[in-house]
Amino acid sequence: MASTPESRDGARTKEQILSVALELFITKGFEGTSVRDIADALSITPSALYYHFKGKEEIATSLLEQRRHELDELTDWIKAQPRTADLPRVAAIRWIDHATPAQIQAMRFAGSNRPFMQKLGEKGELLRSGFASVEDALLPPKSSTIERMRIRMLLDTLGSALRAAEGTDATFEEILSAAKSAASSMTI
Amino acid sequence: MASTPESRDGARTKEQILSVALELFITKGFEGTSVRDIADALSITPSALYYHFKGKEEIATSLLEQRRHELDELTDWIKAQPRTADLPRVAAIRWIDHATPAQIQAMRFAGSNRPFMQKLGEKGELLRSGFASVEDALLPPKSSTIERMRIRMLLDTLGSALRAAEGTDATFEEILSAAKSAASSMTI
DNA sequence: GTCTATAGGTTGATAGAC
DNA sequence: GTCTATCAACCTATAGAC
Repeated sequence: MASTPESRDGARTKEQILSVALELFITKGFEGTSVRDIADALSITPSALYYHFKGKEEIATSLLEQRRHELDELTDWIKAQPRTADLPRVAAIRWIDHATPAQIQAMRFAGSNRPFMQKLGEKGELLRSGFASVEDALLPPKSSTIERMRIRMLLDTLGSALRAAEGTDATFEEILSAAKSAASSMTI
Repeated sequence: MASTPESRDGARTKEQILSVALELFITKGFEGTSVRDIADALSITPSALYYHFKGKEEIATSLLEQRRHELDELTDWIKAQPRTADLPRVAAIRWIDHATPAQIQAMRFAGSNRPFMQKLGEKGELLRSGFASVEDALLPPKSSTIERMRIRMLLDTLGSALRAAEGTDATFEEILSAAKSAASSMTI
């Protein structure tokens, strides 16, 4: 309790803002969520948000940046492995096994905002398109479109399970389990 | 050529409007696409659109309505089958085998606009949430969350292949093939 | 760190002429 | 059917007081 900066009515820290914004971006979409929506949910005014973030887009990119190192870690791990035919599947399962609730929420965000994610991918090398570096690490130099698709589908198994769980009472564990089974069995 | 109503510069028929709107909704998202964007792409003014449609949302729902009967057909087919354990997979493969480019585009739309689709599902029994009726037809009366997820993931295999094909030069056939392989092998 | 006030732009949609 | 003209509502973002 000691170090929590604020405990009053409205939530205030950057983390609290990000948490509320993430929830709204998932349910209403990035474009469908106004800065006012976020501020209202926090019981503050929009202006207060601009003290913490340069703009609405920076809130979203911060959200993604938080998860960036987990993708980097996976990429590094992949690069350290001997390249076997089954490496993509093993990597996908590793990704699922290491998934945290925070990662799950970020994936929900990405899944709910495909046009926005693509726009980000186009204009920023900094962030790249999320899984792009993982994908590249898994792809042999000269790979076919089919091979790329296979890898993407394997990596997206968790995303599929997430979509399948929408509106149900599926637990975190059930989602991971469903994703893992799918990744384990999937062939192209 | 004879019966095409208009061949001048701007596109005009309802179908042409829907086609242009669909493309924009896929790439920029429903909320990220303004009525002006659509009108501009057609070289007409926004007002002209309101002669054909009551509003922006009706353009989107018309798009989905066009594909409604294909889902109804699948639902009917499922109901006419003996209920075997593998029926969900067989239905998913049938769905993939019968997919047309128009259906693919509609699926892209749905995949790019999850928050919008969910909003529609909440407020309209008329249209229901797309695959909901198919899903219900496949589900035994008392089914577990896991069973529901399995069915959704099977039905969403085509959607997964579509996402995996984004930005690649994958052909229509390659996408269907990838989806089919995944549906054929997937277990939960 | 949050507020009030407000700027400047865009949005979805309508009225009415042609 | 499409246009011009226009609207009220909403948007993101800023300036400056507290």
